[in-house]
Amino acid sequence: MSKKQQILATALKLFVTNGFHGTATAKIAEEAGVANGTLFHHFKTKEELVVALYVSIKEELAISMGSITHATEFITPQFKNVYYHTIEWALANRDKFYYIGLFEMSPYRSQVSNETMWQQSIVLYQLITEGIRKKLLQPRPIDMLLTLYNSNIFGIYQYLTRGANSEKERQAVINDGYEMIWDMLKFR
Amino acid sequence: MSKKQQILATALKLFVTNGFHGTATAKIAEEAGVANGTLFHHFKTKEELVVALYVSIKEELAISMGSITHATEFITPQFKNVYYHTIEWALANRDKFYYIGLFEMSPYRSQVSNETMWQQSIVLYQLITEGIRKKLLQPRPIDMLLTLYNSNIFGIYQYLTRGANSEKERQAVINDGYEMIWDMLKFR
Amino acid sequence: MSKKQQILATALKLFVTNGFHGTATAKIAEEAGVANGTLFHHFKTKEELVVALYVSIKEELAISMGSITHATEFITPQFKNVYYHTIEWALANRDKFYYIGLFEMSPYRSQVSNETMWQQSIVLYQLITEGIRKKLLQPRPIDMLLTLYNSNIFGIYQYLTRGANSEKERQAVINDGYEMIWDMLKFR
Amino acid sequence: MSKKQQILATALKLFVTNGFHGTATAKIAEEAGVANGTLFHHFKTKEELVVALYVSIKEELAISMGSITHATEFITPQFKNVYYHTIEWALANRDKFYYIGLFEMSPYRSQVSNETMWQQSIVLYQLITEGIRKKLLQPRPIDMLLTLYNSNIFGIYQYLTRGANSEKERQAVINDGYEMIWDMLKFR
DNA sequence: TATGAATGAGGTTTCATTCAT
DNA sequence: AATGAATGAAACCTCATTCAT
Repeated sequence: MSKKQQILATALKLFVTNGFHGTATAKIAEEAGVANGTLFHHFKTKEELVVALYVSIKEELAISMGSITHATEFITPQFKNVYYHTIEWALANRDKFYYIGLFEMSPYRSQVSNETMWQQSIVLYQLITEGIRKKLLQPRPIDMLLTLYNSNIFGIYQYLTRGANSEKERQAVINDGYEMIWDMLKFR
Repeated sequence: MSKKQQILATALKLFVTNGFHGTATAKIAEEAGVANGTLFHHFKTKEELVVALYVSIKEELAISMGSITHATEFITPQFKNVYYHTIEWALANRDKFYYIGLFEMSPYRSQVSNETMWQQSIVLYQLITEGIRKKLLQPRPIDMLLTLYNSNIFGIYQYLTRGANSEKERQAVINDGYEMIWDMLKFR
Repeated sequence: MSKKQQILATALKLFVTNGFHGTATAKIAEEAGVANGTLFHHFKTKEELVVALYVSIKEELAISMGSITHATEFITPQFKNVYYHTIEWALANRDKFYYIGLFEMSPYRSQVSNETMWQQSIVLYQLITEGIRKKLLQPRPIDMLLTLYNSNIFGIYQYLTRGANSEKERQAVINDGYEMIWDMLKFR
Repeated sequence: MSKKQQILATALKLFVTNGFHGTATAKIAEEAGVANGTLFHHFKTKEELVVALYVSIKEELAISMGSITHATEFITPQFKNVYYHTIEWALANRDKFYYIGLFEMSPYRSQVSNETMWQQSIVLYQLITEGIRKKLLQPRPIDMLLTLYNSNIFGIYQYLTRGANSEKERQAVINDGYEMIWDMLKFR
């Protein structure tokens, strides 16, 4: 792992634990095992680091989401697939998923283009569009559906990580969550 | 408006705009038109200010929510009522509503009791419990329903405040939002 | 002496000795016997301190120059008077006089209005104008005369402070200097 | 232009614009289009660069000055010649001329021998000495005359570069300047 | 000769907080 | 209750310099 990546990894851990303000750049450098100046060699400012970290996580998520699109006809199982994949990614990458929320609630949010912000949703965007066209989903503004889908994912994630559940409970919650989202979106 | 209230009002505006870290106590005092020391005369620490602001907003919201509970029998219209009331409050008090989310995402979160955090939800809690018992809502863990309900409200709020809509569009979104939440929760 | 004045006095001493760059704000605070933050309480930035110091010195010099104008008719002795007063002020306030040169050679120069820069020259400006009108001085652009007058004063000052002369030698140099300047300017 | 020369040229431009402190070595390297390390490959330290630049400019000036000394008998036209040549060089090489002043006001000054500092003045030194001997110039300490001559040249330079004059005005100022200097120095 | 990542000491500035008035 | 000068720890960032390639 390059020093730059070490810095990003350490920053993620510390930002998630202590918040942006609670994390001094010196602390990041120290825990990453690099000199203070090295951090600023790679990222001109703390803000640049914060944003770069966000962008890199979004890219990673987008790639992960992209990896499940084996083009299809029926959207329903595909949609379910996307849902499960997202939740699983969130659970397997809790810090990263939490960081996304942290960042998007912060004033840094405005530093990033909408494109970056929505890039992992392309798959979903296409599915939902197709779903509406086929009258499998309700005919509502696509952005609204996406926004609500995302808040729900975040809600389920929160509920999952608050209570420390067994694997079985976890699966139950995930399944329940899917049904609720599906009930919310499906055409009737 | 007393100096203390001026401080709270200014703090709200600045915290929402620039985040907790981005807002120096000196800036709050200055914009509130009081001396630096005055702020600390009313709030022993910055943290105390942050928390007091949260608590006061929550109380205000709780009172507002409480004002619509004329004891209930039928839950459905009541539930709808609560939803509309919440969204309207959020739109009429954007900064305050956003501040709630900001605070709850922040490390300050742990400074506040669960009771305070959920106090405005009592009505909702009772309604949902009753709704499940009466088989009007789906039988799922009450906390899960509450969490998802809240994320959805926040999602709708976000969608509403992002696009600058006309009053008519706004009403449409609010109505759509209700239907979606209701579809998600209702017994079938 | 107020803390603010202590800071200014210490800054003068250190800037003259070590240059702007060679003087850390922390060093100024320390030698002035105040806390680091106190310096920044009074001067928002180091640059503001540098400029404020310049302005205060210029004001002091302007006041000192103003104090010798007992309005007169004959300009020649008056002019001589101004010359001697300036040189004496420079020798009695070496740090301050040197600081003026330091500042005006530095990039900070552009932070200050022309008015501030020339304020101590009002007396001189009037005298020279009058001198030209009366055909006692050569008819050249007033700004040019002022500029050359000033560079000469600075040259004489440099020559005086380079060699460590006796009081007698010093007087001789000062007298010589006057004659040279007078020869340069006088109508013929 | 070799990389070394590119570095010197860029350093000159930046030092003159932003001062020594305001100019980071990294900035110089960047603007010169070379790598950071390359600068230090050619100049062991920043100070070495600053001094080397000064020395090279002084050499250039000395050579330029030397080019007009075809052994002399009459000093007056020769003297005038030297004056015009200096002013013209200063105007044709503003950054370089300004840099000389900058350097000599700075703490780096002490890094350089008197010989280097006065090398371009040899011609002048000889002329003035001769002029005094022949009773064409006033009998004053040679160093004093040199110092005042130099401050005057600098004064004229400043006056010329401040106002943006036409070529005709510029010539007038240069001529006036010569007369003033000559009036100041000539035996009477 | 040329590069540019890496360094870490040290600089400027911020800021929550205190306290005498 | 209200003030604002004073504090000093700690934050962010700069920068001359080194060194392996």
